[in-house]
This record gives sequence, structure tokens and C-alpha cells, in this order.
Amino acid sequence: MPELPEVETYVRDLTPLLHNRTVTGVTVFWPRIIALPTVDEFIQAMIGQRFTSFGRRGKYMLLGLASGDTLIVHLRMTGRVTVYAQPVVADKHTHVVLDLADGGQIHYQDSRKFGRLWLVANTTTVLHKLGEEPFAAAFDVDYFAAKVAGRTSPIKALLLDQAVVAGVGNIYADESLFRAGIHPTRASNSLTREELTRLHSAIQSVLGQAIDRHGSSLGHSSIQNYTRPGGEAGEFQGEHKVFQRTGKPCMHCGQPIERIVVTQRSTHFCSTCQR
DNA sequence: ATAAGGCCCTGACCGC
DNA sequence: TGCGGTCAGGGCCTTA
Repeated sequence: MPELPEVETYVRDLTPLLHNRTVTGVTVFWPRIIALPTVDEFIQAMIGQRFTSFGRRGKYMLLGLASGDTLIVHLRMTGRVTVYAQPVVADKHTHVVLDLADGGQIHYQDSRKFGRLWLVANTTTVLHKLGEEPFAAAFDVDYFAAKVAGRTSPIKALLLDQAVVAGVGNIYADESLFRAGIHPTRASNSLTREELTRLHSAIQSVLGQAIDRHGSSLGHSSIQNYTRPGGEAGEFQGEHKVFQRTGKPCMHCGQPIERIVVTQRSTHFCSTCQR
């Protein structure tokens, strides 16, 4: 599942592959993938566009175009973007193909069809509800404490709320809570200032380390498993302390890692180390 | 205002 | 070998 570190890796890998390349044709096989504007408008507006800048906000990729518009891509669960040097036959999971002026192609593939593309003049149209970026100066302990204040839902649910902090998903929520020593079902407003400080720090350090290791590649299927745009696996799965380690010994205390469901999401933790 | 549940999708997995 | 049923999961929407 692409979360912040995986999306950041994607953007960094795509930058040299797409910089200054121009779109000359667009084919949409599954119209629902195009969130904005209409499919016909998307096709017309993308033709002739040149990629000029590359960024990320939360789990959204921001591909800036010479016109000033931005192509926003959210991979959700199973989205992939692959850049080919020559035209390639679209497979059953390819939903959008962009032809490039030099004969190359960009394929958007997504077995679950949850991902979306937007073409917008102003990115706030799509991003306005997001909370702070985890590495922004504005994401300090005071901001975090203010967002948590008065919230009774489990702290795990707050970490997954993109309006609190942008980019944390199921993997990095569990890993952050373990590193901070906090039980995932704790009521958010029961955390002390010291615990919030530990959790804030854990979020930044886990995400930073995961970016350095190009994200986490998990699962068994080549379709479901996240890989970088060039097909390489990430390396951070080897650093996971709890995520998908149910029944295995805690690396800190040796007790088996437990799995529960918190707000409809599988949650992994050590009941000895996390209180 | 927050919180909880449904929805979109389909590959993987399980039991028979 | 095949079939039906269940599950996972991000973010948005609806309902309480």
C-alpha cells in the first residue's frame, strides 16, 4: 500500500523519467479513474502538456505541467505508474495510457481501481482538507496536541485521519505507535504531553527511515505488492517491528505480536511494550 | 462538531 | 479442479 514513503519514492524515481517529456495522446479504458475534469475534457487538456515539476502532498503525487496545470495522482491501494520507452500493449489492469512525443508511454495500472487522477489548475481543489505535512515546521507538538485535544476516538484512528497529519497509513501508524510505546486503542485525549511528544517524534523518524529505504514492499502477489516505478522492491519491510508480524516475537520483549481490528483496520502491536 | 458505517473493487485465500 | 463466500483497505460519502 503506498503511503507517504512509497509516494515520495515514486515522485523521486519518476522525476528523471518524465522531466520535460510531452504528452501527445491519451487513452482512458476505465473512466471512473478520472476524478476531474470529465474524461473528454481530461483527454483534450492533457494532449500537448509537458511535465515540468514534481512534488508530493500526503499520499498525492503532484505532476506539474508547463501550462501551469497539475496532474494529481493518488495510487490508493494498488495503483502503479510505469514509464515505457516504446508503446506496450495495455493489460487488463491498465486504465489510462499517455503517449509521449518521443514514442514512449506512461501506463496507469490498478487492479482494485481505487486510485484516481485529477487535472486541475489549482491543487487546493483536491488537497484543501489535508492536515500538515509530517516534515513541515508547522507540524510541531503544539499542532499535534491541538488536533488531538477533545478527540475520544482511538489514537490509531487519528493517525489515519489525513486531516490530522497527511500521509500516514496503516503500516506507519502501527510502526509509529510501537516505537512510541503507545497502545493503539488508547483514547486520543488520554495521551499525556510526553506521550504526544514521543509519538510525534516516532512519526517523523519512521517516515524518514522508510523514505531512506524506498518504502515497504509486502504481500505475495506481484499485482498487489508495492514496487518502485522501475519494478524494484522497497527495503523498509525488513525494519518492521509489528506490521504483519502477528504471532512473531516482539523484537524488544519477546512476547508475541498481537493483531486486532481498530476502526475497520488491522492493527498490530505488542501488549507488553505498548500501554 | 465528531464518530461510525457503507461503498468502491478484485485477487487471494479458505472450506467443501 | 472448481465454486462460493469472505477479507483487505484509502478516502469519501452518508447517517447518527
